[in-house]
Amino acid sequence: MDSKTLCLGVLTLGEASGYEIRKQFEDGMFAYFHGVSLGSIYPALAKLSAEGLVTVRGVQQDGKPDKKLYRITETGQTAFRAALDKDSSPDQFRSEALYRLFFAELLTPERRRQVYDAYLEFHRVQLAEMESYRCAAELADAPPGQRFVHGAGLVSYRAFVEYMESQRPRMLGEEEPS
Amino acid sequence: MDSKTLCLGVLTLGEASGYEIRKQFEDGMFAYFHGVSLGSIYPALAKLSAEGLVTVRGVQQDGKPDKKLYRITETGQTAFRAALDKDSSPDQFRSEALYRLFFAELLTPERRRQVYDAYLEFHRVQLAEMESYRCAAELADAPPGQRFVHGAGLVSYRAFVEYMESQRPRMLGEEEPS
DNA sequence: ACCCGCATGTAAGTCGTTACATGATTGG
DNA sequence: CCAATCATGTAACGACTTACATGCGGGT
Repeated sequence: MDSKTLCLGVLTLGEASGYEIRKQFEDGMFAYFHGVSLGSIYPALAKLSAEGLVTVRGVQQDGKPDKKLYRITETGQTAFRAALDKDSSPDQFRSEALYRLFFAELLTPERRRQVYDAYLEFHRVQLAEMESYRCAAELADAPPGQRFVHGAGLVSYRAFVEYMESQRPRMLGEEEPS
Repeated sequence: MDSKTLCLGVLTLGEASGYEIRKQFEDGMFAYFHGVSLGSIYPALAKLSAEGLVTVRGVQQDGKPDKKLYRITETGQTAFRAALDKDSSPDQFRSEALYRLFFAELLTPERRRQVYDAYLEFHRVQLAEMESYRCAAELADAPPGQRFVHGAGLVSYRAFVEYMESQRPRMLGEEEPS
């Protein structure tokens, strides 16, 4: 899925700047299942604008640099629906941490614990963010599709954190010094 | 993590050809958390060989084309351990299907059902493969690291399949014609 | 002072997938 | 007979990330 479609999707939720779109993929709703950097967003936005799928509007801010707010057009809406209708490429998940833990025996015990706990902590933080009130409040009256995806993230992270907590003694050695 | 390190890791488990290495990332142990194509494997293997991290051995087969079996060297083992010790880049997950389902309301009901069920079925198949006897047998006497990663895949897929089954009526409408 | 956040944009560089090139054998 | 599996290798192509270029304001 190209950056253009990715941006277009975010814009169906409302006007946004390139910088704000990135935040959606960094901390927001989309962070869980996709990532895009500014280096792809700005060119994508320029192309979308040239194609008439979005309109631009300059906004002056005080204390902050000017920004450009992009809004999706009717043509853009139609194009986005068409893009959603196409077949999607399969999910892809890549985890260097899991690759390392696969070979856990080749790591020193200290390093193994370091990697394991850092990875567990990362997932705990992700889970906490998804469970946060802020996030829940935003989703209270969100359409089913958005609630579904959020819920999917929640159950996945929960299952993962629980699993890692249960396997910790087995992976790092029984001893748990107080 | 570059393809070279990825190949080296597979080779710590035993001699293998480029084609066999890909299978590990296609159907085997590594499929769950990483992917590499032949286009990256062969050049990686050539470089590893030039650097002395692996040795090559030509093998004639009857009925099948000749193959080259690569074996990791002592230097290769050391290099791999060093690579494992470096800090890893964060996990990345990208799912076009979840992106589509996020915007489920923009799809027609039939298309929505199609996408949802195809995605659910995909995960059911993945789960079944990981639960299969073949896979379990291979892991029976595998080191803890490998068992951990396999278990992580299992719980994630299970949680996901259960969630999708529970949310199906809500997402596709209550009616369930026999 | 210095770094971070906000804000946009371009260019270079990396890296990986897809396609091409070849070729034998087996099953439908 | 055609497709698929086994098997290796190269080259083109595409897409994204990183770094560069710029600049103000606030917090440490």
